[in-house]
Order: sequence, then structure tokens, then C-alpha cells
Amino acid sequence: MTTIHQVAAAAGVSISTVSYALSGKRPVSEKTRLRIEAAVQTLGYEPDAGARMLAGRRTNIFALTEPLRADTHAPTHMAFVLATAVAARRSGYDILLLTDEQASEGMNRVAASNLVDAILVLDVAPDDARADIARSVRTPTVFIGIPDDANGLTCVDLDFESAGRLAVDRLADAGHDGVTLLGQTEVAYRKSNFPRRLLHGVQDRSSERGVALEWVTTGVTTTEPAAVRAAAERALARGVRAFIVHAVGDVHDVLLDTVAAHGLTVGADVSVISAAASFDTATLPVPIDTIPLVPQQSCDLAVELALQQLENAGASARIHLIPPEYHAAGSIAPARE
Amino acid sequence: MTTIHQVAAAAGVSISTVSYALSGKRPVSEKTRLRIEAAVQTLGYEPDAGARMLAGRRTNIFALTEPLRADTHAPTHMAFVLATAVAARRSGYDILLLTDEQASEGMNRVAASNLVDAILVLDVAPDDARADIARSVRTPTVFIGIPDDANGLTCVDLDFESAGRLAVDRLADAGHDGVTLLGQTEVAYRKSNFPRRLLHGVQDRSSERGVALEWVTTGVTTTEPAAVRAAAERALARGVRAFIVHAVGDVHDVLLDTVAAHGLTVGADVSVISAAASFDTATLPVPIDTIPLVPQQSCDLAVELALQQLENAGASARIHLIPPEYHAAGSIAPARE
DNA sequence: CGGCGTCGTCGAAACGCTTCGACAACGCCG
DNA sequence: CGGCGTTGTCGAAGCGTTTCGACGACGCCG
Repeated sequence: MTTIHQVAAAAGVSISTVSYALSGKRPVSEKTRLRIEAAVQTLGYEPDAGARMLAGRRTNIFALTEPLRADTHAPTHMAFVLATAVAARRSGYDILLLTDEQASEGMNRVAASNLVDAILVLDVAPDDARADIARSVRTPTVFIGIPDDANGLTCVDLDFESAGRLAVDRLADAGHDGVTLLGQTEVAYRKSNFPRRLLHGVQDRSSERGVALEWVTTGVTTTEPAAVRAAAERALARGVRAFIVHAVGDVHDVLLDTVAAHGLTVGADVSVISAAASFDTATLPVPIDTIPLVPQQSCDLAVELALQQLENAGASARIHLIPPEYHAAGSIAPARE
Repeated sequence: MTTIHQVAAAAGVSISTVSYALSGKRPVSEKTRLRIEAAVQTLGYEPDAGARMLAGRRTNIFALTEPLRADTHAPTHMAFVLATAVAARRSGYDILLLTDEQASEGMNRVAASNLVDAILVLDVAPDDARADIARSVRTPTVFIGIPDDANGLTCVDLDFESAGRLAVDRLADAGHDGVTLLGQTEVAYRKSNFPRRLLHGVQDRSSERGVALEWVTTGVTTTEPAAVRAAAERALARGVRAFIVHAVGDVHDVLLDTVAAHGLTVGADVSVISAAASFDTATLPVPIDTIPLVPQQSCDLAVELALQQLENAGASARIHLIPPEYHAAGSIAPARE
């Protein structure tokens, strides 16, 4: 193993000069710096992680807790994990995984042992036990998602309420006075926070704009295509021509299928908006307007906030909502009288 | 932060005694040990991770590299990540995530900086670049999956060839002389290793037992239900009554649907075996015999091999195949003449 | 030309732990 | 009762960094 001593010897300087040259925390002359860099290259020097943690006060590791509840949508979840890793790496950080039910125990452990500089929390539940732990631990913690009691916590999330309002607005603007929301599963409305928030946004704006709203869940614990189809049929039969979909990819397929089976065309006879979809809506048979989830944006912000808290403790302990964006693809049809 | 010094002071012993009491590497009298444990409890002492890495030679961290290729089946992948984390934790290890395309760069980095004790490799491709890195790095590395050139590597995987043979045997035993294998996507046969291995097992045993085999892929890059349905229809029309499915959950649904549409019954008229399925086949409308993937078993073994390599360097550098298990559920029908 | 910043470099002190060698105290055997 | 192996404990030497204070060398100003 090559150490900083060997680099120092090879460059003919002291180890502190090497350290400063590499960290840039004190000026080092151009000439010396080049010699040091050459030595680093030649010897293939990489600072020892353990020594660094001990001496510096940074570990360059973030913990990522993800309980992985059974009802979690795997692809979406993976997108967030991936986005977190990318964002962290961009700032020189690695991700330490804290999975399973011991996500809570793990938080305490890594915090107490100074293994990580900050903790990122994924897959947040309304009554998440990790909220209390976050408050009790002195390691900076950022939630990606919002628990019911977010007091004193730093949270990042898409503004689902706004997203809901935005969707209704677009449909109301097109003249629709009746809308069906194909939502998540029943379990999701109980175990997660964001489905409710979107629902509230949709409900509020619907009543503000005088839109008749029907809200249906798309299954109990998992998506039930038959139930979705039935709900869509009913809505179409009643004359509803506007849908907001806040569900997994399959639900979109079923809806589009049902619409087609009725001899109707999305974008001409029927309006469809997909809200907070994490999957690639380009794979759907028909282009659909979307208000996408933005994993990368959320995770970038989360990492940024974590770093901020490292600089000046206790900063930004509040909820950071990311404004929704509307991506039009031509799936809005003007309402017919 | 409470240090080992404070624990030592509180217990009235030297720090080395505390260290030995906690690690058990040297005998400590019952009386002293109890006093130390009490002090640890009271003070809430947790050893500093950095100091530990530096002084000891263990970091208690494993790296997990997962490139997350676009064609990876997210739920299966997550099952493996989770299983790895659980297995590692059981041995006192945490998992450091190495995602994105920099999986290779990351391997070198964590190895050079002594951040991890071993590296676990997931999502192995036939021509995986990580194979060479594993050979060049002195950090113990275990592959969960098998690259084409596994020379000098430690690998763990389900014995897919045996699984293929096992499936054919069961169908041949039931009297079938024609079998259709509903396989993975075309991309999977190129980008991954295990689909081919199962295929070979199926092919070999089929010809040995005089079974006419038809192999169909279930899509190009992603599963295409229409193609699956067409393939199933054709097979049924030709009189084939035995299917091996090596594909995602949807393919099972489509097959079962098609069988039912032909007025046939699985277990009575038609035989179906699901091979190497990671999802819960209990959610299918009809119980199906399976030869399951065993993420936990694979990952347990991988962790065990990693620990072994830490003890005595260079041990067990070979391929460890996990024998397949057959779970009967009544989906095998005797062939009708 | 003396005094005073600035710049670049160095030595040494942490950081908190593990582990090695040493050594009392004790019991046992011959 | 002298010598010896065990058992339990201690002090000290690292482990490889970062960082602080110090200090020549140099250039500039008055």
C-alpha cells in the first residue's frame, strides 16, 4: 500500500505539503504541486479511508435508509436509489445502504459510530419511526418524502398537491366538468403520504373550479387490472371524458385499452393526464401528458441540503417542495357539449 | 462523543482491557467484564468507525457493485440487493453501494483506499469488465452470477443448467414428448449469462430424452405480451401441452390466459413449470410448479465466501453452483396420447 | 536599508482504536 | 520451597491522515 509518506519522499517534500497540495486548503507553489501530482500518479496513491475519517472529521459517506416495504414499487424505488447514488458521487460521497426493518437501528448505529456524514431517508411513511430518530441524532438527516410530523426535519419532495391542482386546471381549462382520478392502491393511501397529497390537490382544485370528481383506487394491496377496467368503463358510460392517472404503468395500459374499446380516441375524444409517473411514458401505445416524478432532481436537492447542514448545523430544517412540471404530449381533448 | 478512554475511566481499567473485553480477543475476568459492559451501557459507547478501520485491518464494510443495466428486472434485482444486505448485516457488515456506469471505477477506488473488506458483484454480464478488475485488485471479490471468463474468480450462482435439465425431466417423466420454452427477451440472452445456461440445460436434456423442443424469446428488449400470446397459441395448436417458462411474471399470466382461452386446464391438460422465477408465484391465478431463484441462499453463500477469503487469502476461487430445488404445486399433467 | 506582510513549507500533535510485549499474581509440580 | 506456566491487566507503539502553529525567504514600502 502506498502512503502519503512515500508520495512525500518521492516528491521531496513533507507529508503536510502533500496533504495541502491534494486538498487545496493552503496554497502550494505550482512547481511543488506538479511534482506531487506526478508522484501520486506514478505510485498510484489513494488516501486511506480509515485514516482520513479519523483525522479529518468527514467520512465522505452518506447512509441511505430504505425499509423496502412490500408495497413499494420496485422500479420507482430503484430510480430513487440510483439517483441518490449519482448525486452523492457527484459530491465525492459514497452511499451506505441501510435496508430491512433495522433501518432504524442502523440509523442509530452509523450515527453513533461516526460512519457517515449524513443520512438520507427514502420510502417515507406517514408515521415513520425514523422521524424521531432523525430528531434525536446529531447526524444531519434529509428525508426524501414527508412524514406526518415533519417538525424540525429537513424534507424534500415533489409538490404533489400542486401537481394535483395543475392536472385539474388543465382539464378544466379544456372544458371538462367531470374528472375521474385513477389513484393508487388502497394500501398506498394508508401507508404512504404522497398519494393523499396529490388527492387533496385534485379535490381542492376540483371543487374550486366546479369539476365533478370521482376518485377510485386501483386495487387493495396490488393493482387489479379488472377493477381498473371496470372503473374506466363506468366512468366512460357516465360520460366522463377526463382522467387523471396516478398509478403504475399497467393502469395506463388498461385505461387506454378500455378507451379504445369504446371507439374513443385519446387526445380527440378523451383527455388523460399521468401524474407523478416515474416510468417512461414513452413506452405507452399513445403519447400521454405527464407531470413526472423527478428522482434526480429530488435527490440532487437532498444531497445539497445534507452538505449544507454539514457546513452550518441546523440549517434548512424545513420542507422543500419541488414545483411540478407539465409535459404536454397531446392527450388533452377539448370537452364536447 | 464518548470514547474508549471514558469507558476505561468509568470502569477503572485501562483502555486495552476495554478493547479486549469488547472484542474477546484475550481473556478478561468476569468481574472486570461486567463493569466494562455496564460502563458501555451507561455511556452509550460505540467505537469510532474511522479509528477502528485505521487501527484494525477490518472496515466491516462490503462494496456491492450493481451497474443497473436498463434491461435489468427491477424487482428481482432488488431482491438480491436486499438479500445481500441482510446476509452481510448478519456478519456485522454494512453494504456500500457502487452503482452507475462507474461501477468499475468505484471498485478500484474503494479497493485502493481500503474502504471495504470485500467486493460483491451483482448483475454479472458475460463479458463483464469487472472480472478483470477483480483479478487485478487485492480486495477479495465474489461474483453473484458468472461471467464468460471466470478464471481465478470466486462465483456463486444457481445451477441454471441443472434447473433446465430438472424441468425437462419432470415433463418427460410425465410423458410429454414436446416442450415449448418461453424464455427471456432477446437482449437478455445476449447481455446476461444465466438465460443461456438454462437454455443449454433444457436443450441437452431434451435431446437426451427425445423431447422435441421449441425455444421462443418473449420480446426483443422488453416483454411483448402479444408475442407471448402468439407463441403460446401456435404451440397449443401444434398439440404441445408442456411449457417451461423462464421469464417475468407477466409472461406467466399471458400463458395461463391463453391456455384457459383454449378451454384447457393447467394440471389436467397442460403442464407448466416456472423456472428461476424470483417473484412470488403464489399470486398467479393457478398454482404452478417452480424451480425458484434463491436470492437469500446465493447471497448468504457469497458473504460466507467473502469472509473466507478474508481469513485465508486466495481460497475458494472457483464457481459455486447452488443445486436447484423443485417445488411441486400440481401443474404437471400426464401427457395424453 | 530596516521592518513588516505574504507565501510556501515544515514538524508535530492530535484523531480513537487495536495489538504487542511485559509483567505481576497466582497456583501447581517436583 | 524454587521454578514455571496461566491468567488478567497494563503501557505504549503504531495505523495514515489532517491541521495548527511556526518560521525562513522574499518583496515592498517608507
